[in-house]
Amino acid sequence: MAKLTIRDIAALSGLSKSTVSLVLNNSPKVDPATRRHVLAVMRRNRYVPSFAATALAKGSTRLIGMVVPGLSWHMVASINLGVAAVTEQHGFDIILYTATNDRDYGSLIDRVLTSSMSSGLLVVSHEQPLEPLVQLHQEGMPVVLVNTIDADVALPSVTADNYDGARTAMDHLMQLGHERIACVQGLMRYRCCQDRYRAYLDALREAGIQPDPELTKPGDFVPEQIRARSRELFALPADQRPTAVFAQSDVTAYGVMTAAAEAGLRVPEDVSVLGFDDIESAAQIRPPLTTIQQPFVEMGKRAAELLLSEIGTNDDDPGTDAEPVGEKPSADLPRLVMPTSLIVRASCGPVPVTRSRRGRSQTTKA
Amino acid sequence: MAKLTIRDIAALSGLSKSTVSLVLNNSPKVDPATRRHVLAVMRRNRYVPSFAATALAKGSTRLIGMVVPGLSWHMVASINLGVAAVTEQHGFDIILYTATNDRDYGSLIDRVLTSSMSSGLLVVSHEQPLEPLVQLHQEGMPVVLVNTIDADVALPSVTADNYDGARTAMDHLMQLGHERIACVQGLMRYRCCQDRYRAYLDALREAGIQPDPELTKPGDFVPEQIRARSRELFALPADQRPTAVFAQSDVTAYGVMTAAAEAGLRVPEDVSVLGFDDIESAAQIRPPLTTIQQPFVEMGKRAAELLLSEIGTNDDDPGTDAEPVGEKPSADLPRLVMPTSLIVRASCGPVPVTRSRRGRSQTTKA
DNA sequence: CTGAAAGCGCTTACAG
DNA sequence: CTGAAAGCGCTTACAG
Repeated sequence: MAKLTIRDIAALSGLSKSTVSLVLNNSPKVDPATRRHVLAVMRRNRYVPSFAATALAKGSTRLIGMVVPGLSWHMVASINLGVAAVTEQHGFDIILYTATNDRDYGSLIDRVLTSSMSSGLLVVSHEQPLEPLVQLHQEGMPVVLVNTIDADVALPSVTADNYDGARTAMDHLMQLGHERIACVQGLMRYRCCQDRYRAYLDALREAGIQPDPELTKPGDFVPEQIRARSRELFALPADQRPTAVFAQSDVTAYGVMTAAAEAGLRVPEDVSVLGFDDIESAAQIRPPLTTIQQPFVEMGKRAAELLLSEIGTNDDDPGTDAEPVGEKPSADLPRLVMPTSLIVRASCGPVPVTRSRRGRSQTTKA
Repeated sequence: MAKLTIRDIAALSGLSKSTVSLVLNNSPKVDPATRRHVLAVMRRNRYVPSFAATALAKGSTRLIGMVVPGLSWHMVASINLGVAAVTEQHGFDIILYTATNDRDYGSLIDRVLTSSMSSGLLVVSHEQPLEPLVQLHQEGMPVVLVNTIDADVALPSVTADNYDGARTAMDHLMQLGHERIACVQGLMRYRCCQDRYRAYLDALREAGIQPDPELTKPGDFVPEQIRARSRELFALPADQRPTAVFAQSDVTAYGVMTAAAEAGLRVPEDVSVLGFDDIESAAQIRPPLTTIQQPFVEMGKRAAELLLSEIGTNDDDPGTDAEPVGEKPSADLPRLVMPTSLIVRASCGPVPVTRSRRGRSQTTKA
């Protein structure tokens, strides 16, 4: 019952450790019959090579670190599903770092990365500084950012096309006849929120509509804040009130809907509400939320593939200090931007008839 | 820039590897001044011991495996938060196994466990057979089940008090005057669902109400199914229709609410709906859902503590085959059952007046 | 195609 | 309190 080692397997199969090791590593140099025999012995004895010994000898592990900002987000769960699917396929396991605060994040950088515990790092959007990661990456550690929160960093990344998603959202709303469209923003220090807001503005302008600053409200992803700001929106005189609201996340949309209900407004009859993310409950709430779906699972997959390929190429040791690495022009960095999709459900409808031809104080230019 | 080893640190500080190692392991035998010096050298050079080498030499890792059933569940996210909080405190990291299908689960057993990659295993409710785990545990591998789906297994576990939670839910409903209370069940092969259902039945009976089989509907956690079965409930003649529904999960409750809306019934005016879990969106939907909260984060913490203590005691090697381990009487197994809480929101109200004094075909006994 | 030997970077008795 | 040496379980040239 004591753990078997390669030596035991060697003895049991009447061969040397070397040969057993070659079998373990799928070397073509080993005789097929021998290989089969060894494999059988290993199976019969439920032999599994020591993870630590292999890692030490090979100088690398089949482990990738995944840094996530607390798992309460739908996003993280879905991304992980994608990541797990591909890492598993390649025999890699995931070390999960739930960095809920700055402390763990800081220690992580040293601990994980330098100890060569993981051969690569997947970092899901979080608020900590990325410079240490950039440096690590330049020193040869594979790193991929998923859904990064920051603007451009010199790191490979996979993100959703937030700008295009928001444009699609706005197009949908405008096709329904809406012109007085409000925007309840998320955390504007996040790149994704900036992109979504820029799209909101551009969509309006390109349709010849001058955005009304009063229709932009900061929600900051904080429920109370979202609700309070939405109330302001719905307290506007009837002819200034928005006929539609673009919420920068589904949860934000929930807050908007609550405020609408409190104001005695029906969704979508009196006001349309459109979200972003397509979290699980979006289809469950009343009315089901029309929203922009982010392809999180797919993003996770692509990110894992990217990371694994980086690890692959990095397999042959970079060698001496002599030749400087990390001079990569940032143009070389893979930057995947994944398309989003509009999920039409019931929270958006045509602009109310009584409003469709008048009261557009979101001044029309043309 | 090449990775530093203990040898380098030894050289840099003018000492032997042994002494450096002792410092690394906080041995009291080392001179305080020496220790400070070595520590300084390590810090200055950003030295981090090789994870693999340490693991090999010590024969154990500071890694625990966490097996989860796909991360789309609120539950898993919260449990992980708790687990991460305590493992981190003890310098342990988490290997995440997302077992979405039987295949990965099977290979996992061999791979993870025998390779001594992780020193313990945390298994969050999943559907695969637990026997292999029981065996592993008896062979000395620390294993803790969180929110296990099965009935009693000979493994330490942490679960929520599902029975009591459901009783509390029923009490709340009955205090509001409800007697015709329906139950939309989850997956009845899960222990938690059985417990909740048993509580439903008991609560009714102890109040002298004979449960009406027609008011029990299988939802199986499948949205379509939930909605269809709920529709049947609301299609009953007015005097047989339930005035309240106990849904075995929040998502189930969403389905019930949707069906109610479709049937033109208002929540809670015409029918009360009560859930179980308290997922994030429960507070966001309209009306906010009254539900039973499961203390997932806390459960994660307790489970991690349990596991870590198992690992701790197991630190001294079990030794030879000679003395049989695993004879533990199952009474010894820690089985934590955590209390739930009733979260009162707006989805439950008093029984409709027109119904309160009549139409109780859920026959009263006394 | 197979084996003997050195080495991966630590830890741990054992001396001193 | 510190150092020399063996060992953890693999892998990897190098011979043969």
